Amino acid sequence: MKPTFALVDCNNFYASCERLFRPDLTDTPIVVLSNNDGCIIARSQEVKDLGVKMGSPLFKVKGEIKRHVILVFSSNYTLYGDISSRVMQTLEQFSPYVEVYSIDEAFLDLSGIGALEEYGQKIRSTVIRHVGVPVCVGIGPTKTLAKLANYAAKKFKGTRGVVDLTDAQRQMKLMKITPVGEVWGVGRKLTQKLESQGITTAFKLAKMNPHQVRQSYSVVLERTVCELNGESCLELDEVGSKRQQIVCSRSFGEKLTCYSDLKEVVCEFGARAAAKLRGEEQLARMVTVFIRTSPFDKSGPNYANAATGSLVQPSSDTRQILELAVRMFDSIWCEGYRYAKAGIMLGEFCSPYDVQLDLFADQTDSQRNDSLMTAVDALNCKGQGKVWFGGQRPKKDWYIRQANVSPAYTTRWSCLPVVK
DNA sequence: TCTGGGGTCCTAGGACCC
DNA sequence: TCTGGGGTCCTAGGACCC
Repeated sequence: MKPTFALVDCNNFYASCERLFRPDLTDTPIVVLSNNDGCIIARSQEVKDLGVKMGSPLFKVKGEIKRHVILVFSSNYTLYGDISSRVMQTLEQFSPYVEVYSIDEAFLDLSGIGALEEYGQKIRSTVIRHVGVPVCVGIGPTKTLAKLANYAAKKFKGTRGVVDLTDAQRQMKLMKITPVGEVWGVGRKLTQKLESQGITTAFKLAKMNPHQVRQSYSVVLERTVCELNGESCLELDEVGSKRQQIVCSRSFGEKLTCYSDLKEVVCEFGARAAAKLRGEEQLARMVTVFIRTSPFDKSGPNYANAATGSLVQPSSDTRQILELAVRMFDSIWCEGYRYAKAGIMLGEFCSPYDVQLDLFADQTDSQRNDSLMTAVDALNCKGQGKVWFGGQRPKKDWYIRQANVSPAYTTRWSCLPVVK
């Protein structure tokens, strides 16, 4: 049986989340900012129509914000995460196979289902009724075509938010009017290169010879070409597939210059990363620490460095990870810079069930360590910062700017909206 | 004054081996 | 005069995604 994929994507997701408990903002233009209130990472439709670009640094668009009376929100990931899981839960009733692709979109396997457009409309109306977030649905024989269908569903109002692209004629019709840069997997660099070769639309890309594409570009683009022609190369990746890397990093609200400050921040990130790792039920072998000044900071010299180390035994024990992280940090720390960002990466994962045990280690010790970590996680499960390790600095006095953050409406009792 | 964070995959080139 | 060839593994960096 030929596969059928749907891509369900929330419209202006973060902005829609902010509106969910503020019905008074239905027609107000709003933007949501990145961590530290740095860049614009989400815009409501009105703001998109005004031409405010995604990713613009806030200070560069201050004028437009003021002129058009755009309401500004700091990001509230607690809220977005909770709304996201409600959307995903709702989607599960429409397909036995759901791949949560990002916080605001999911692929569904709709193979064998008829009357697809109607089905798509049913998905839309159900999500808006159950969660209150508007979504668009794109349907196609490959993931890339489902993505393309979703693009059309968002762009053309006449589609009422659902496009079924299983028909080859419709595929061609749409691809002829779609700029090549809108194709999933074609980014800025590739767009430039393709356009310089005269490949300006999705249709022209689809008509290229896959073998030549592989030679002049890459196997990735070759796959894209095949997918545009209805040949499914990318499978549905179901929930449960493990991550290969965990990163925890932040820019600081204020530059840090002192060794102990930065070390505490690195430990804080390390502890958070280790907790995430335990949540995944994995062990890590590799730990990388990086620190850097701001590339935009012209007031002094720039410095960026990273160091990677390996644990003797794969572990998810915060203490072992922090011990190595501090060693890595010490090896790259340099006095005299104004640091803007730091982070930690964990990698080379393995399952706790197939670790090679240390011949000389006392196994009762490792069991006790596991219990300790489980206890710490349980104590910290409702938000961070109840229990922490020496070296961490959980009080956040390295300060992240968050001037306009909305309440945690759905995850904190004290923030529950009240109906009068 | 002020420029996000977290992922994946592929490739080229060097080291090393026989 | 004349200096192999082929394979694997690892890493850094680039491109992409949201």
